Amino acid sequence: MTTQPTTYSIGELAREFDITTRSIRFYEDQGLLAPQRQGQTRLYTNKDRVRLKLILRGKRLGFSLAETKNLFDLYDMENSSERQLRTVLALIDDKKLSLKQQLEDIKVLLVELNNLEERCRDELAEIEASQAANQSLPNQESL
Amino acid sequence: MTTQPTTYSIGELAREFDITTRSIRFYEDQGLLAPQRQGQTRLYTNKDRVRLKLILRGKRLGFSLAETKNLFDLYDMENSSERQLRTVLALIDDKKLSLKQQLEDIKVLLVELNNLEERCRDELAEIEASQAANQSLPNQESL
DNA sequence: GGTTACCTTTACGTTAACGTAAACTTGGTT
DNA sequence: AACCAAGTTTACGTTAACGTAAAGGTAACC
Repeated sequence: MTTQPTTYSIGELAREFDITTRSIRFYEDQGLLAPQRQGQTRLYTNKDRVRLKLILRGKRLGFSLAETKNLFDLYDMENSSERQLRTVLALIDDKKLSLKQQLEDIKVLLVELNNLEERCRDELAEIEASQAANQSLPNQESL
Repeated sequence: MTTQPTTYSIGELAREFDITTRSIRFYEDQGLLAPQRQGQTRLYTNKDRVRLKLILRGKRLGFSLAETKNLFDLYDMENSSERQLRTVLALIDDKKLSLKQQLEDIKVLLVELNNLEERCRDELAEIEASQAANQSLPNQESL
């Protein structure tokens, strides 16, 4: 059982996720990451790596960094008063609603893309059919 | 059967979709809309309205305006050579892949949010339980 | 000891998607 | 005639999310 490395350099993470080191430092700047330091150099743990993965997932879903940070903060919250808990629950409900909307949007778009694809395939088939016809009826004013 | 209006003003659409007229004009500027004119004034048909709706759906999904325009161009394409059709099919496949990724992302996030919600509810229940306990055991060094 | 490969901070530049303000026209209303 | 609401163009401002360049530190390798 090969143990996975416990720490990563910024370059390793950048390569793994195909982003620039600049981006990773920027995420830190915005409070989304907080790696330890080895002197000056940043050292990323597995936890940091997971966070980065989550940031990128957020981006794929059209989240702003601020939104993702919000979700992180929700998740990290331990010290929670009743009032805080209630706001968190409300926020969660909001997110869930908009995510369900996104689910619907995506399903609809997928259907539409499938239709479009079919139309394209039909057109292609027509073109190829007419080409085949041209081959069986050769030299008919072709240049 | 009340017929829906055949044309809309820019203000009507802005109100309906809760965006600014500035945005609508900007979308036109970027080639996503092309309303007719009544003199200077823009006149939007039902088709235009649908387009606007699609633009907003795209935004919800994290699409850039350029991407949405791309999809529009795909859809509008009539005069299609074989080569064009093949590129379109490739693009469609790309989109479908990333949409399926988004679907997965969203499902996972929804599960995580549900977990978080449950944790919150549990904490809330604890708090309320302890409050109830405090009420049945009154004045115990409360200010 | 010089080069190479990464790492660092600082800071100015860039693109997308509008916001905002100015200055003007047009159609209806009092 | 005066006025208001809604439309128009033109143009500069703004924010997010990085890109890019400058100037420098450190560790390994030839």
